[in-house]
Amino acid sequence: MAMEKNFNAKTAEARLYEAWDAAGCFKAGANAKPEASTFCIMIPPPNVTGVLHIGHAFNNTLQDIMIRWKRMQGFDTLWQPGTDHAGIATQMVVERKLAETQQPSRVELGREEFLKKVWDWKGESGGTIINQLKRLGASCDWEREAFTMSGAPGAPADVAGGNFHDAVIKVFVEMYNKGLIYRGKRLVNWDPHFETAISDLEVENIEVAGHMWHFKYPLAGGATYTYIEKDEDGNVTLEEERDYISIATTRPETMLGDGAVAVHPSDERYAPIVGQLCEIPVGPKELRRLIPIITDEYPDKDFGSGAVKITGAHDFNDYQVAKRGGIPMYNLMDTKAAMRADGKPYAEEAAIAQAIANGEQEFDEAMIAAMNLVPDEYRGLDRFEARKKVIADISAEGLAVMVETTRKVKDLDGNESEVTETVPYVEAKPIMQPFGDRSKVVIEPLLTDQWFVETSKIVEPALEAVRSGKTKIMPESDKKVYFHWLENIEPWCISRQLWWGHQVPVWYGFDSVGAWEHIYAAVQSDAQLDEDRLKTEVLSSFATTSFCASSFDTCLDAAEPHYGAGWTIVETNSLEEAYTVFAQNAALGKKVAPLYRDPDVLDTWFSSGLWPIGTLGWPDQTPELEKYFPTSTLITGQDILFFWVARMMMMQLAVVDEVPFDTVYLHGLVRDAKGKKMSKSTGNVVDPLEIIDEYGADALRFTNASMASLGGVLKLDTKRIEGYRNFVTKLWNAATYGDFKGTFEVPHSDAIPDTALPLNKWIKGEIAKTREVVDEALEAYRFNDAANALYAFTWNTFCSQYLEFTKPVLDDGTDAEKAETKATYAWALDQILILLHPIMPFVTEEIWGQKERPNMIVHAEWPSYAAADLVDAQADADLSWTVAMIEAIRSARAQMNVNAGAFIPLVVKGMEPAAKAAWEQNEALIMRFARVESMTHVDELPKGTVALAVSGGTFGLPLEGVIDVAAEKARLEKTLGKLAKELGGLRGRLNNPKFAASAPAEVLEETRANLALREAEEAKLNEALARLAELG
RNA sequence: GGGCGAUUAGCUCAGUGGUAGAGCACUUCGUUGACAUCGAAGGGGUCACAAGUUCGAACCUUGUAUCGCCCACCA
Repeated sequence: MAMEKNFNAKTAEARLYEAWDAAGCFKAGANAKPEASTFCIMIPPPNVTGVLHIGHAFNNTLQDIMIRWKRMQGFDTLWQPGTDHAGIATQMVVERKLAETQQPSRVELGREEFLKKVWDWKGESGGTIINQLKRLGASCDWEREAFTMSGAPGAPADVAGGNFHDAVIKVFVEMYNKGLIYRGKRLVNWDPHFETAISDLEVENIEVAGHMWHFKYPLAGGATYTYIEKDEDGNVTLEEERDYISIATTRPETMLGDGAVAVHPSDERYAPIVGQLCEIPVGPKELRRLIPIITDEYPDKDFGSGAVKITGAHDFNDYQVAKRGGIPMYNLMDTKAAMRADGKPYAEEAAIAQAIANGEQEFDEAMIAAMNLVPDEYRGLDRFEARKKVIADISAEGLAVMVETTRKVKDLDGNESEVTETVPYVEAKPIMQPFGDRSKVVIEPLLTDQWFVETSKIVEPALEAVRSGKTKIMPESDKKVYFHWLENIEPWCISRQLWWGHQVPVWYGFDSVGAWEHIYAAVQSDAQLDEDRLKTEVLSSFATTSFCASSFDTCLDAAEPHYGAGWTIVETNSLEEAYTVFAQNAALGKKVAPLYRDPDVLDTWFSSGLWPIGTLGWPDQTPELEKYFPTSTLITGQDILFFWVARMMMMQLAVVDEVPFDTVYLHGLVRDAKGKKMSKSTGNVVDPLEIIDEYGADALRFTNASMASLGGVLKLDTKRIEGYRNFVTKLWNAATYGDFKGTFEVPHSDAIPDTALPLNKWIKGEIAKTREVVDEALEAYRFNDAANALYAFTWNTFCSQYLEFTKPVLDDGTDAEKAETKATYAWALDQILILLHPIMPFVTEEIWGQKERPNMIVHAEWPSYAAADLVDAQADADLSWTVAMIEAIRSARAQMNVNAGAFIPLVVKGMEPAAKAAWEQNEALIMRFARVESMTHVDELPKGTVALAVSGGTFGLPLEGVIDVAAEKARLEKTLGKLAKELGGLRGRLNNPKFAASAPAEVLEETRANLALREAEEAKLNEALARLAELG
């Protein structure tokens, strides 16, 4: 059966993938040799609702190359696939979908119903990206497909992937019990759009145009002081009486929550007023708060006025200062970052705050957190609206620092004049502003209760593993990045105020006895009980207690002894419900302890941090966990080094005391042809599926491999993909040639064919060399080296040379020669297919399948022959000489404009024995491919002979009559010029006594041999030039 | 502000002490029995700049310039 004229990627890819899948080719351990070592890769799980982008395509191509390579080598391989539930991203997508289809919103639906919608959407779209990975050719063990939310309560029964959920919860409980996870009120990055905390890493600091305002905080009671500014030499440059302290801020709206003004302890300008109180110049005049002027190391004397307002609840620096100085941190905003509208009226709250500032009242965290110091007229305003109002109010009152400016004005007649005005001092300056990486809204530091991993306690093993080389990070330079981050690691905020995710396994209850007795007593004594009042009192006055356990049932093991006999423990859904149940029962004298579960879910990266052990079945000691963990190689993007890689290192070491992988290979972002980031708004996004449709998956894969140099920038140019598509065609045509010549009729054999012809001996050696280069490259993760070596070998050596050279033999050789050559061609092509298969699985499998085979190429035996065994030095030298001869003749012909079809004579003087032997073996090749009609031995080269720079004799083409003397002279002189340059370098080196003394012997020898060769060449060319002169 | 990296042919990039490379683009020629998604032959580079180490530097060292990326609390 003759092969198709072209490889039809579209139809073949689907058919071949189906065949691999059906035959179970990708299953864990498929094609493993007995007693094989294992090789395991964990896929970086894509978002379950995501679609394949070019970065995935690149990343997964590299993984597939490694896996297919190792599988063919007979390793026991596992490529573990799966998807990530992607908390924020997925919740966002589903909420958007609800809005687009006019369905009830998330809040309207309630938690349980909303989660059903998310699971529905997961079911609908979850298979998309997996199918797209299959189109790329990814050879994952799909039966093991995992999902980070599998096994979660509410998961539909048909969600496969084991029980990742329980593993995550178990880790949380264990880490909690070890004191590695704690809950606390901390200042966190708050995303006002999603209304959740996010981690430091999910914040992008972006420079935006901002303003800095300067305001006066009047001193309490109209006090004054002498403000003195000095220059560097101590000369007084400004001296004035002031009744205020000047403050610079980029966030005026947070003034409402100021707890102090801080200056540097060594700042002499403010020394006279340290310890005094000053007034926050905003809010109802009669209720203005006074705050102390304190000292702290934080303020920079040379920046702004040197005085900083301290708003502990809305700024990370201020938070530290406030903590150090015991300054109250007043929370001003709600979860949407609008000014709070809850709590008592401003007058009441301000009075308490004033008492605190005066030192007349004790305060604690809970009390401060409950206070709302937003003046009534600001309540409910968005933070940016509030900012405008603060600025306007202060300016109106004349408490903005003023500055003189001049500007030009035109009167009605068009005459220009300058006017000098005094205006509020506002500096326009670029400021770094934090944005949520998903929501793109400005992050608000917010004081909230959150769960944290005490990373400082688990970071050390993760550092040590890389320091010691137990886990290797490539490229080297990323090691430093890893160290730097881990050495300065901050606590990891793992709670998210979302619904889609692993719910924190902690149950809260009222601390029983006191609260119960309080309510019981209140109900008994007061018939006119104010229920709201009682509730507030109970909720704020009685500490809650908490139990961390993997489920409500196991939670009881701790809760029952805690409450003691006589208490009935029940689960409720919320704090509200818990209170109602508690109070109603208390009123009746019943001791019921309601527990409710923490509503927060865990950061998605907390669960994906457990991906290596979780997908292998931990905590069960499954055979797969036993066999494949620790895994071999992680291939992923640099951008998730901190998010994921570092955390997997920490988590695996903390949970199972073992590194998750031997090697981490990190790569950059795939960019467009010009090096720009791909983005929808720029419109330069390349869709890998469109590429596959147009050029085939193999072309895309080969492009990916060839781009993957260690640490390189990845610029994807479709011209390049087109080039590799052409390569696929080239390979296909080499196969059709074989088919045409009958090499597909040679029965399949893994054995290296016996060869007598130099041609066939030579190609065996070339194949072996290539195999070594490819293996070495892949061993070192140098995918580009492997790809380039295969490309060059296939195109140049195999197609341009070997394939051409088989033609004379297959046309005119003896039967034995033909048989040997067919067998060798068949074998050599098989080797190319095998070596190319990890990079281009489809076309290689398709060609492989043109012949009866014991197995598919996906399970073919990866070769191990060495160049040392297969290279035949004699054949190698003969063929090199032959190729050089052909090229020299072709070059001379082209430049002398000899008719391409014409056969011409060749003459030689003083042919050396080695050349003679080579000629005899390969005469047919030279005659055919250089179009030579005869070779004549002569004593002198005739006039008008074009010289050939080939070793082993003085060769020439007698072209008298055809020759263009001037052109030939120019050609020779040009070559001589190049030669002279080289000779100069070589002689210079050899004449330098220090070179002889210092250079290694082999370099010395090589240089000498090279010089001799070049000198001989030069002599021949000079001779030729002389002959030309006679002619001219 | 700190860290990391890059600078090599017109373009995109390999090359990390021993004769400067590839693909694309370009020029000329070619309907040769695998292939025009091709073949043959070519042109094209002070390896950013400067100093140093070395017998020898694109490669090592130092500095400069330009461009990227990551991290960072200057109100």
